[in-house]
Formats: sequence, structure tokens, C-alpha cells
Amino acid sequence: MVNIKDVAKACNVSIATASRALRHTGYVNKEKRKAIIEKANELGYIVDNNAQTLKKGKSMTIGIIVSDIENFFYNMVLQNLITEFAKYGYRVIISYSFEDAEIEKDCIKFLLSSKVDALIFTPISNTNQDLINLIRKRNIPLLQLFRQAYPEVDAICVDDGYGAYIATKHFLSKNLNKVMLLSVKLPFTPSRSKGYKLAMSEHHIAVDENLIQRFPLGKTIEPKLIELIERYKPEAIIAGTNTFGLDAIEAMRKLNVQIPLIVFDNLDWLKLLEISTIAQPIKEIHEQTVDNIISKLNTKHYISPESGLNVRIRPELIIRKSA
Amino acid sequence: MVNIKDVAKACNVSIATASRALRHTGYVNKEKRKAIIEKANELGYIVDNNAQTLKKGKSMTIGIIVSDIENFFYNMVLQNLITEFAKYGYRVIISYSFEDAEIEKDCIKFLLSSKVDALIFTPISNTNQDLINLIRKRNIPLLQLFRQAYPEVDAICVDDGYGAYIATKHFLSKNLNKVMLLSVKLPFTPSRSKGYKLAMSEHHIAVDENLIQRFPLGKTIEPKLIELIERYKPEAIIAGTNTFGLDAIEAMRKLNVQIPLIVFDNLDWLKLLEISTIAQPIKEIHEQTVDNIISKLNTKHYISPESGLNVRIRPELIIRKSA
DNA sequence: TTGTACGCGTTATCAA
DNA sequence: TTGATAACGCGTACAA
Repeated sequence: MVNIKDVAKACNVSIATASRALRHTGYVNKEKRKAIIEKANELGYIVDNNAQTLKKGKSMTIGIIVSDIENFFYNMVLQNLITEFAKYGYRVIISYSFEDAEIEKDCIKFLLSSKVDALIFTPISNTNQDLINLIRKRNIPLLQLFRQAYPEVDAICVDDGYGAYIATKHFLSKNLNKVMLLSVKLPFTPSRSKGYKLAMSEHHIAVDENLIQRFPLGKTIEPKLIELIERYKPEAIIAGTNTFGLDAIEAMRKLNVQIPLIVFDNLDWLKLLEISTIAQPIKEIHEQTVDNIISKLNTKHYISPESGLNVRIRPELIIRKSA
Repeated sequence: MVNIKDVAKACNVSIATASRALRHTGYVNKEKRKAIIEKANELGYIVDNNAQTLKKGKSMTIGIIVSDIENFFYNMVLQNLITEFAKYGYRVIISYSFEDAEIEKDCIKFLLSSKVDALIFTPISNTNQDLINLIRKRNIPLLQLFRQAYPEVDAICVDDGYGAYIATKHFLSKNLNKVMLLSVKLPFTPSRSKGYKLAMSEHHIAVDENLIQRFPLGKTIEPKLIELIERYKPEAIIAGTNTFGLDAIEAMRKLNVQIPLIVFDNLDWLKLLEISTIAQPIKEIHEQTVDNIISKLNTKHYISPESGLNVRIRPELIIRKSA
């Protein structure tokens, strides 16, 4: 383990001089600086993050807790966040909560313990209020992404309600009035059914609650779907998630029917199958996220406000063959 | 920032006692311990990782550098690794190299600087030999995943050559001899074309090099594919990646032909489309990876060997309607 | 322009 | 069973 002391000794200078040379800070003789840097490389010296963070009280890292590692869309946003924050000199530390509030608690603790300078997370529940309070007390910039579980904390979400609204409007404009909505049992997200109902009311159509179905994530709904399609004979279907979309396609195939379909979240295979989709506004999401965090970080004495923002970014309807 | 000193003061004990109580180590009066832990929770005390790691010279973390955040299969393996290592008390720190050797260098440096206890990575190139040497000199357990760019370092890979072999065999057994292989221009991975050629030679069929096509990752090959299919009229196609598979399907659709197809990497949409596939052995990969790393970590004075293992795990052929 | 010396928060040793 | 104290590696105020 070669440390700065070793480098200093090898160069016959003091630790302070070596540090100044390597950190490019303060005065140090040009030739000496060059020699020190060279020697450091030669010895394979790498600064110790832990010591540096401990000393400076700043880690130049941003913690991000992602709730679902399988979510392609989350990964896209994450990729952009990593790249963008790097431009500001910040590294991203990623933790995955796997949609589990206990794991989320661990992740938050770990990131706080690591002294991240800011924290972005997709909340699972509102059961970690104590930690949220702690973060706010410490004035660490904090942001909820995709969901808002804590009203006092800023949130940037996709307006899925609006997504459902434009999808429903699309079908209604084609005189397909019996639209079935496969919604998600996910708390803290903008409600798809609200947008659905708004569109219906704008067209003066009574809402048939049987056509609004809610399912939890994580398991196939295909058998249930077959039953529902047979019973209620919808004229169009809006699938609230990708997997619901897959299940809907499979169900229709088995029933040998073709019902117009719009699926949330634009993935590759949807394009291939020429299925209409509600596309996530990836670019807007990561841009607003970076803005939000960086501006908080740049505010010298940032103090978390009493009540949080709730930014809702609108997705886009992409019409293909299926609808 | 409440630290252990604050907790100690609040409890009228010394820092040492507070530390023992909170770390559950050494002797401390039962009631005092309870009081200290309670007070720590009340104050929102969280141990400082940086100080702890600095002091102990051990971070209880394992660094993993993933080359491609979009790769569903990598993410699955990653998820399992996180969960499994947690059982041994290790946290995973994830860095993404985005298939860029320079970023990879940064990631390695960052993880070393963070004092990870072990490092797993998917190498992009063999241009970071200096850092690899450094890691080996420090005797930090090291493992290459999915690719082997440094022969002296242990590697666990999927035997894509075998995948191509069984896929080719399958077609040959059905008397489809003109098999086109869409291979990947990826260095350091087991060669798909080798397996293809082996199968061909076992059936005493001369290899037509025109049928073996190699493409880089990241951009569509559909136009090229249309041309190739028209020119060489293959009787069967093996797509070396998912995206090549998508492109092949699209090309066939445009040409209005149906050619038997097998696609590498079993994703959801392949099942839906009833496309045959070479399925990645996710479970074996993560199990062997965990074994490899944990056993190195448990070897008191682990010394990296002269030459690395090269474990090749065989994928599985899943036959569906498409072939 | 350089070096000395201290402290960041923690753990471990050792003496009490 | 407890507490004083010395490190861990680094950055910097201050003195030289």
C-alpha cells in the first residue's frame, strides 16, 4: 500500500509538498511537481478516498437508489445521470433497493455513512421518514425520482396519468369506447386511472369500473386477462406496463382476437411488433434531475424547503400499427 | 453531523466505550450498552464509513465494473451477486464502464481508491495492464466476468462457442446446411465461429466463409442483412446477439421470407415471439463468481497465481417455434 | 516556496 | 469493565 508518505520520501520532500503537487493546489516548484507526479505514477500511488473524504468532509459523490434493476427505462435514465454528473466532477454511487423498504433503509444508511453529497432515490414506501428527516436536518440535497412518497421532498415523476389520458383520448377519437385499462398497484405514482377517467368525462362517457383493472407488479396476469377479455369484451386495451403488454398480446393470441393496444414504456420489441406506445421522456427526466441536484449543491447554504416540488413530465404517444 | 464523540458525551462515557457498545465488540456493561445504542438511534448517529475503512484497512465492499448497463443478462447476474455477497456481509459497489477503456481505467482507480476488498469486472480491452498489475501486487482478489482480456487473471465466461455449436448442430440435424452465423466483433470472448466450424466439420460440411458474418455492437445491421440474405440465401440463421436477432426478424419480414432462426440470450420478447434461443446460464455464473471471490477473500494470505483460471459455462438451447 | 503539526471519525491496544 | 491514546492517510493553517 503505497501512500503519499512513500511518494514524499521517494522524492525527498515533505508530505505537504507531495500533497500540493498531486492535488494541483498551492505553490510548488514546477520541476519538483513534475518529478513528484512522475514518481507517484511509477509507484502506483492512488489517493485514498476514505482519508480524503474524511478530511474534506465532502466526497464528490451522489448516491442514487434505484428500486428496480430490471427496468430498462430506469437504467437509461441512470446512464445519463452518471454521464452528466461526471461533467460536474461528481461520481455516482448506485444502490438497488429491489422494491423492498428494508433494503431501502440499508441503502440510505450506507450512502449517508459514505458521506454522499446528495441523494436521489425512487421511494418504495413512506416508512423511512426518520432517515428522510435526518437527511433534511443535515441539509443534504435530496430528490425523489419517478415517485413521490414524501410530500415535503422534491420529486420528479413521469406523468403516467397524462399518458393514460392521451392513450384513452386516442381510442375514443376512433370511437372505441370500451377501453380496458390495465393499471398498476403502485403507490406514490401519478395515477393512470385518473387520466383515463378525465378523458372519458371529456367525451361524456360513463366510466365502467370493471374496465379499470389494477394488478401488482412481478407476476404474469395472462390467465386473469383471458378471463377479463372474454367477460367484458373490450374494444381497446391500454397496458400500464411492458409486462402487462406482453401478457395482453399473449392473451389475445390465445383467444385468437385482435384488439387495438397501447403499451406503456417504449422498448425495442414494441417497435418490432409495431405496437403503439407511451414513450418515457428520458431526456427531460435526467436533465431536470441534474438541474435540481446541481443547483442545490451550488447553493452555498442550501436549506431544504418546507414543502417539495412535484415536477411531472409528460410522456409521448407513439402510434404504430397496433392502435 | 453527530459522531461517536457526541454519543459518548450524551451518555457520559468515553469514546472507547461508546465504540465498543455500538460495534458489539469487547466488554461493556449491559445496561450501558443498551443506553448507548438507544441514545445513538435517538441522535441519528450513523457510523462514518470513511473513518471506519481508513482505520480498519478493510471496507467490506466488493467492486463490480459492468461494461454495459443495457444488457439485461448482465443486470440479472448483478442482481444475484448483490444479494449473495450481502449474505457474506459484503456490499457491492457498482461502476459502469460503458464499453470504454478510459472509463474503465477511471472505475478501477476509483474502486481501488475506495479500498474495495475485491474486484470483479468485464474487461473492454487489455490496455489497463498497469492497473491490473497493481491489483495483483496488492493481492486484491480479482476476477474477469464474461470476457478474458488478461490471461493471468481468473475469468468466468459463458461458452458462446458452445452455444453456436449446439445451435449449428440443431440446424444440421434437420438437414439445414446453409447456416448463416451473425457473430460479434467482440475481443476476449469465446468465439462463436469456432463452435460453428466445429459442428460443420463434425458433419463433414465445408465451411462457407461468406456465411460467417461479424458485426460490431451498437448499431443496426438490418440493411446489410437484407443484402446478405438475398445474396447467400441461407437456410437458417443464428443471431449472435439479441439486437442482431431483432434485425434479422425485421429483415426477414421486409423480404417476406421465413428462415429458421436461433437467437442468443433468452429475453422475454423472444418467448413471446416463440423464437428459439441460446439461454444464458445465469445461476451458474453468479454461483461460481461468488465462490471464486469468497474463497479468495477467506484465504488468509491470498496470493494471485501466475496464470488465471478460465471457467467456461455452457449455455442451453431452447427450441421454440422459430427453429 | 517548503515543512511542521494538527485534526477529520474511527478502532485497537494497553493500562487502570 | 472502562478510558486515554495512538494510529489509519490525507489536507491545510501557519510558521519558516
